[in-house]
Amino acid sequence: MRANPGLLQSQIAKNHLKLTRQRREIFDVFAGMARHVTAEELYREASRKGPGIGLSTIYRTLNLFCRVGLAEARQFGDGHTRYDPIYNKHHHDHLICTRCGKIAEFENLAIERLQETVARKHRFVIHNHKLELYGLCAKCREM
Amino acid sequence: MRANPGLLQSQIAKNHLKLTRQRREIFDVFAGMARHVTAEELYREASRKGPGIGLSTIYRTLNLFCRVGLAEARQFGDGHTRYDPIYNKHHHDHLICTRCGKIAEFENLAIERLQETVARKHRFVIHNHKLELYGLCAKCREM
DNA sequence: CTGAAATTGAAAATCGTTATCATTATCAAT
DNA sequence: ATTGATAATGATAACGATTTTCAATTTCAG
Repeated sequence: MRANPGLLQSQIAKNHLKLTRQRREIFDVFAGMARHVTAEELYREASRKGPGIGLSTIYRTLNLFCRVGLAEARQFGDGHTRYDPIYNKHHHDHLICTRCGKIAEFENLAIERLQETVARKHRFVIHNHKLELYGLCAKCREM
Repeated sequence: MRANPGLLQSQIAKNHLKLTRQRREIFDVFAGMARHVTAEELYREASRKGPGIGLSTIYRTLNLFCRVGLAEARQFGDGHTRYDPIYNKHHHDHLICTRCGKIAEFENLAIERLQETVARKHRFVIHNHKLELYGLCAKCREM
């Protein structure tokens, strides 16, 4: 899962921002890591290679990615904001193991259609949604 | 929506806790307020009547309510934990207007059934879930 | 090339929430 | 009822994730 440098560049340009060494590096590391990373995790990973990037810049850049549509922020309730790349990727929801913290992804069109029905009934228009299922994964259930 | 004092009492006793003036008052205020309140909101409301209760006690008691099954904590992403009474009340999910903050509730059995199907496929057992639909309510859509 | 404007990093500030700890209240056993 | 062990309270300090500040640096349009 290599980063597509053109994508960052175009989103940066489109929003009249500047393309810096740090933004490029963060984008690369971000694209190369597992999903649902925290700012802290990304910071450590980025620090392992190269001269290091300030933690504030990690936070700023992750927020920027969200603003320009390259990432999404999520809160699973453990006090850490987690970031998810959304380019080249369908929307997806989450299954979270409350014991080991494992996160599985899924998408289910039938559920999404029913959500639309619910929204219509309440005269809402949905822009996005979050569905999180909390429980135990197969491995943790056996222990 | 008056509080049922017996419910608090039985949950407190069942868990070998003590029934204090503060817990009774917080329970009353909590039951009398709108849903999805923050600790701060409850604190202000509780302070308006009577001698006042420390903010730490509000937090502690709200967490206690969650532990003994009288309340549920939710995070809608605005940096505040919101608490919801769950006694005498079905599980429900939320529609949140991102403009005016209005929160509508719904429940949908068909969606819940599909969630179980998804979980089974991933060999998870669901203990609880969160479904939040973000968008615009009818009123905000017209503006 | 140049310089205005954006970005960075280190440190300090924020802010919701939790821990500390001396004091007070509760309740089971007498 | 009275005790006394134990739990709960409240004021304050601590915490931890995130944001802001601001001087120094970097980018990029002209």
